Order: sequence, then C-alpha cells, then structure tokens
Amino acid sequence: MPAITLPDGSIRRFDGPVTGTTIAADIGPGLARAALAMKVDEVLVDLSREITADAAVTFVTRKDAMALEMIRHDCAHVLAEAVQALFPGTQVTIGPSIENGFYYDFATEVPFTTDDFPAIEAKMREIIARNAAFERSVLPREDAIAFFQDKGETYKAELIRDLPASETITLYRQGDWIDLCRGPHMRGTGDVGTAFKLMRTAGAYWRGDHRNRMLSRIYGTAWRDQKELDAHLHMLAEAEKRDHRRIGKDMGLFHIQEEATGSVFWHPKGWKLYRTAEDYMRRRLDAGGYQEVKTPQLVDRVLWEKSGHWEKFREHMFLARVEEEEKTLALKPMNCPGAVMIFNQGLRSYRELPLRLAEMGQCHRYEPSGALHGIMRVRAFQQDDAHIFCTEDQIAAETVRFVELLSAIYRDFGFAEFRVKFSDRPATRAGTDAVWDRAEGALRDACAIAKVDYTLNPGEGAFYGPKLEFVLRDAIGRDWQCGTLQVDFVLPERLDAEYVDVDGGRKRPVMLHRAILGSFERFLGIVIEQYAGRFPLWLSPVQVAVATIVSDADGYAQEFTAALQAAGISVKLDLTNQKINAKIREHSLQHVPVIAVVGRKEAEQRMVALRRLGGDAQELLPFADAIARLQAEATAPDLRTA
RNA sequence: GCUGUUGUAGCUCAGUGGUAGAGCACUCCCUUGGUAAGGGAGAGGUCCAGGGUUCGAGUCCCUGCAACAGCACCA
Repeated sequence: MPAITLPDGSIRRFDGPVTGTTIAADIGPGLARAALAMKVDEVLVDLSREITADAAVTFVTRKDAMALEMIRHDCAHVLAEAVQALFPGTQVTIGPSIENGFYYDFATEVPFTTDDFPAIEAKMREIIARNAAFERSVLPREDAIAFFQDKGETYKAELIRDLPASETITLYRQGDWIDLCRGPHMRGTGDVGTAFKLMRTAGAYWRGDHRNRMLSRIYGTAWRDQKELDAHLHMLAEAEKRDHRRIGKDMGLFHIQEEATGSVFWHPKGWKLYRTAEDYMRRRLDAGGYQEVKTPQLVDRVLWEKSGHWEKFREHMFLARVEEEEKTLALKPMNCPGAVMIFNQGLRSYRELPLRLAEMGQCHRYEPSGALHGIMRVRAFQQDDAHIFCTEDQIAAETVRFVELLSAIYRDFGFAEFRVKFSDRPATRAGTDAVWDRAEGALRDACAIAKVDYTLNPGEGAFYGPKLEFVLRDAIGRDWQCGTLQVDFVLPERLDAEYVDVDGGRKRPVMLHRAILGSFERFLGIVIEQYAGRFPLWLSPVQVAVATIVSDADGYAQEFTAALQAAGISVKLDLTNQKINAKIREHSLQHVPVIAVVGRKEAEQRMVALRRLGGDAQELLPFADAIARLQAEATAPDLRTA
C-alpha cells in the first residue's frame, strides 16, 4: 500500500506497486502528458519504474532544468542508434550528456566527418518521430557481457567487466536498439524533441588515455525547444566574435606566423597593451615589497641537472648548442633556479627573510603542437614570476599577503571573482609527512585568515609541496589557471640554498613560487576576451581618437593631440579626408574608448566634443577641462587617489 | 603528439580539370562635411610548400608545414 507524497504535501495511496505513469495519470491528464521522469525520494528514475513502498515523488517535466540533461542523454542514445543504422559495423562506447549538449564515442574504421551529419540527423529525426519507448531491463553481469560480446560490441563488454561488483547492470531498449546504460531515460525517443544539432567531430582516446585507440567522437547540442537552441547558437556566434585571435587581428594587436609557431609578434598597439599591464604589475610588485631581478635565458644543462628539470622537464626544453663548445645550453623553461642562484650569492641572514625576488621572466617551453592556442597557449611567454625565500613560520603570512595582492590585481583587470583550488600531497612526493603536514597546515591557515574559499584538488600538488591555483573563467566559459602559489622544500635543498639563523647555524629556507597573471600572453588573451576588445580607458592601447570635421580645424586638432600626448595619453589623430560619420565608425570598430571631435565651432571656441564608445551622447568641454578629465580617467587603478 | 577539417588578394570568402573572382581595406582624384560607411577610378595573386596523375591542376592523388576543433598534455 504505497503512500505517495507529492511536492505540495498531499498524499495519495495505491493498492499495490505503482508506476510514475499511473501516479501522473491519477493526478491529471495534463501531468500525464507532461511527465518525463520522476524523482523518488530525491533519486531520479524512469517514469515506468514501479514504486513498492511509501515515497516522496516529484515529477520532472520539460520545464525543469533536469529535463535538459535527460534530453541530451537520450539524444546521445538516438545518435548512437542512427549511426549504427547508417554505418553497420560501428561499435558504440560511451555517450554522456555534457554542458550544453552531449557526445558519443564510436569505434569505426573510417572516422566520421561533418559531411555525415545531414544523413545522421535525418535518421535521428526518424527515430525520434517513431517515438519508441525506452525500456529498462536488468541482466546478470555474465549474461550482459555475453550479450554484447556476441553483438561484436567489445567496448561495452569491457565496460561491464570493469563495473564494480555492486553495480546493477541495466540495459535500455528503444525499439530494436539496445544499449548498456545506467539510465534513467524519458518515456520514449519522441521526448527528445527536435531542438538538437550535431556540432562537430573529434578524435578522443578510449577511456581518455592516449595509449588507447582513438575513437571517433560526435558532439551535439540539444535543448528543450527551438528557441533555446537558437539562443545557444547565437551565444556561440557571439563568443566567436570575442575570440582574442579574431580581435587581435581586427585591432592589429599581434600576429603569429609559421616560422615562429607558438611565439607572438606584438604589433605597436598590442605591445602598448602589454606594457601597460607590465608597468602596472611592476608598480604593484614594488609596492608589495618585491625586488625585481633578471636571470639568464640560456643556461648550461649542468644547472638543470642539479635542479631536477633535466630529468623531469627535458622534453619541454629548447636546447641550444654552438659548434665551438661542447656545452649544451637550454632556454630556461622556468625562472626558479635563476632566483636561487641570486639568493645563493653571499651569505644570507634570517634578517633578510622573507626575501621576495620578482622576475618578469621570459620562458620557453616546447608545448605539443596540438596544445597551441592563439596567445593563450604558446611556446614563448613572460611570467610575472616571483620567488619568496622564507622560513616555514612565515608561509602563512606570506600567503595572506599574496592573496591580498592577487585579489586587488584581478579586480583591477576586471575579474571580480576567481576560484581557488588547493592541491595537496601527491602519491609520489619528496619530504616527510611531518613536513607536508606543516606545509599544508600553513596554507590552510592562511586561506582561513585571508577568507579564501577553495575546493580541494586531492593528490594534485607538486612533488615538492602543496599549491594553490587561482582560476579565472573567460568570456567563452573556459577556465584558465592564472595565479599559483607553490610551497617548495625541495629546490632549496637541491640547489643548496641556506641562510644563517638566529643561533648562528645554517638553515634551509622554504621557497614560495608564485605568479598572479601566470603568463602575460595568456592573461592578456583572457583580458581581450573579457572585454571583447573594449578595454577600460587605462588599458586601452589607443585611448583617444581626435577626429576633425573640416580641415580648417586641423591646427587646433594637432594642438589638442599634442596636449593629450603631453598628459601621457595614447592618442591617434585623424585628419583624413572623410566625413565625420565614417571616422566615428572606423574608430568605434577599433574600440577606441573616447573620440574627441573637433569642427570649426570647437576650434573657434577652444572646446572639444567627447564621444564615448558605445554611446551617442556628446559632451562639450573646454580644452583644458577635457585634458584634465581624460587624464584623470585614464589613470591606472593603482595610481588613483580618490 | 593523436583524430578530423581547412589553407585562393591585407581581411572575409566565392571558384564545375580549360585565361584567377567578389565585398571590405589600400592608392589616387573629386568632395570640407556635425557624431557608426560621400562619389569615382586604380593597383593588388608563387591559389601554403614539394612531388605525382593529366595534353592541361587553384581544382584529383601523395608527402610535408601551418591553422582550426576536440582528445591527450599544461611539470
């Protein structure tokens, strides 16, 4: 006699085991039509599942966010059936729902291409129109393995073999097509609807391991209705518009070419942006108690052998040899050994600690070709690096200090929020458990003091110590790890760093590796996408465009331009023989934040009309006021007084 | 690195084995105008590179390079 409690608190009693379908029908025909699945005591199950005991039941309809996930999951099944119908001999593997859609990995001799999509989508529509019910069945493990093995589905058989013994093996049937699946599913294939689209193909390793066979993956997106699908496609188009590679080209910021893959040619405007960021960082670091240093690009392998990089990082290092010498040099992939070399000059005292050595360190790393991505993932980049030599007792205070600095800097660049990941001791590590306890404890305490919420990243720490990772999310929703703070007990040991303690004895310092932007290249890529190229005034490479309406105003425009330049503002003077409309349009497309328009009237009255990017209002100001106003607005956030 | 796709004017892209195209940008001329495209003319090409098939290759085939998407990688 199950008593079913509904979300509104009402209770319905049934004579015996009852399915969701029956309950929904009992409540009303509207719900019977709308219900796709149900939650029984908070567990999502098929509508057709029998309920035998008292339970709280909530129905899932198309309106619920949860329906979206089911639509995508079901759509993946429909995709798999369609593919197997069209391409006999193709094996199915896995096909989950993911953010915004789903994918399915197939084992096939000939990989799929987007040319296959129209046929596959047509077949999918057929399957959806047929609206075969999803039917769940439970099979003993050995039977299930035999079933898939007989069908030639070796990947499915392998999956079942590897499922934990406690797991119930369930199959789902839709018409004649059967898949191994945990479920749950909606009522039938028709519930998927028609708001889906296959997006792209890709290779993907079986079980995500590059030693395994490459499968052919098809990505799709699916939504509750056409309107949602259209909105999603529109969002993708918008995201593409703010792609930093697109904007970099359109605004003439930088380029990359074949002869130097993974390295950036910064154009004047791009380099201006870079320098603005760099100058800002220098001021922040100076104010933050850091001393800047510079260490060599080319360093003998002997040092890399000592530091451990030769062993652990060699395949990522660019080597350089010269005919005349036996030596092998390497372009530095990291700055840390260089910093230790500076620390090691002379005898250090505990009085000098914490010693914060910053370096705008140019690094080269041989990244796999497939990893390169615009200026975000490159082979030559500059880090805003620093190494803090301190005692164990100073770790917490230095961490708090660092997080404060990092927060202020991210805020100034327009990132109000960031995530923090705490990576603790990995399985293979250097140092005793006692040392790890202290290092992790110090970091945890510091996070508490600095009021930093973090998610634990178990076992992901560096072999030499725990670390914090600071992650920003870009405009296209990708996560980028920018900042990092790593506690290192190993490198000071390997490179023999030491200081004289109060008692006159020699001690090893702890080394904190830390970066805030990470790499300038990557960070600026993120900033470009964050602002879609419409930078705040202080960052904008061209801050003001001075545009004339008539050539009679040229002299006055030149005078105003010179005054802006003298005030430290980056300005572009436009005396071209074009109508003001065309000039406005051109500079607006270049995302110049302020256009100062001068015509005959302004020249006679010694005024300027300021026009802001994105607006059409004009502000008429006297010459000197305009200069003062723009100068104040263009001031970097760390230099503002008010 | 792996799988797939792509590579034509500065940019965005058409191009069916038979004389290389468009729009925008660029240069020049006309136009001096009031807040997102004034008009006209002109110039601009190793069709990614190298092989092959063919009477003939931008087009078909092979190899390489690069970019893009994803996977793996990001110590």
